[in-house]
Amino acid sequence: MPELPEVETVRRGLAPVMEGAAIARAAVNRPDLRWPFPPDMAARLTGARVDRLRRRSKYILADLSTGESLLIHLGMSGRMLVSGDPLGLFVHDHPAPEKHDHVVFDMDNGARVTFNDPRRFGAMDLLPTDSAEGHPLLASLGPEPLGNQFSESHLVEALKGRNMPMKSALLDQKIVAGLGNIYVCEALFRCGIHPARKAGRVSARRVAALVPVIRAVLTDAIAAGGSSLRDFRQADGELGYFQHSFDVYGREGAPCRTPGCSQEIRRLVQSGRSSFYCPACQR
DNA sequence: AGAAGAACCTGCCCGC
DNA sequence: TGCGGGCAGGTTCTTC
Repeated sequence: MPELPEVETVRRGLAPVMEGAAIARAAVNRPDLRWPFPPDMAARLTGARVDRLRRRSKYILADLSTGESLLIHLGMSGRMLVSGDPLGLFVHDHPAPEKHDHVVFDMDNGARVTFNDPRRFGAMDLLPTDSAEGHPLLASLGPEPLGNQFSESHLVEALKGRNMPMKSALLDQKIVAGLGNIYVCEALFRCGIHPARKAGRVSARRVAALVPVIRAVLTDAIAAGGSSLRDFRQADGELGYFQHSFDVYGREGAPCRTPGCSQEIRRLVQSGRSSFYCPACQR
């Protein structure tokens, strides 16, 4: 699934065709994704204008003219397809319905937005816009890594005395919201911290150094997503993952990219999830 | 309370 | 060609 940069890229791709437009028709093709859809979801969406698309962590929130917001999570395999686009941003034509097209919005400007999710770990819900942050899925999220709340002192405080591995700590959405497996690996590599190192035993100085690195890793990835969006305009309307090069993620056995380092990247399984790291550069 | 593991699903890739 | 095993970017729930 998309981590924060991919979700932000999806949001940016959807905004031009959805913001200011109304949902003329909503097709809900199954009763649930990870959880049941809210009651009468199609009816509650039909006729609603999308005033704004925003993002909180890995969730997209569509604020509607009805006073409700549509919450969207892409899970592991969720994608958005934009087609029939009258603005000329995407050249893809109306595709035939495909397997796992679970929800389809036809906007009153002629755009069609299709949510496709093979593994169905994704989710959609409707909630009152004015109390969105109280939603169970959002209430316990930590600070946005690109926002002011995510500071050196916050991270130092959050990791103090923790016995969990650094990898697990940065994946914990209560500590910082939006990182996933890929960008945690990349941030730890850039900081020279071993993924298995106990969080409480990394010096405050090194923990603090992680904060700007996390921001940079995410900002770089969002920039790469932006360039992939321009490519979509020439290819198809598919929004989800994008081509991006990583220093360690997925590179087991490949040479470390640190100048002068001759080690190979290794893979380690922690809590059932792969971590990639350089045994020489990360301690 | 904190940390590790299982569970939720489908698809793809590899080796036999 | 088919089948089994392992893998996948998330999150919650259960268990220890």
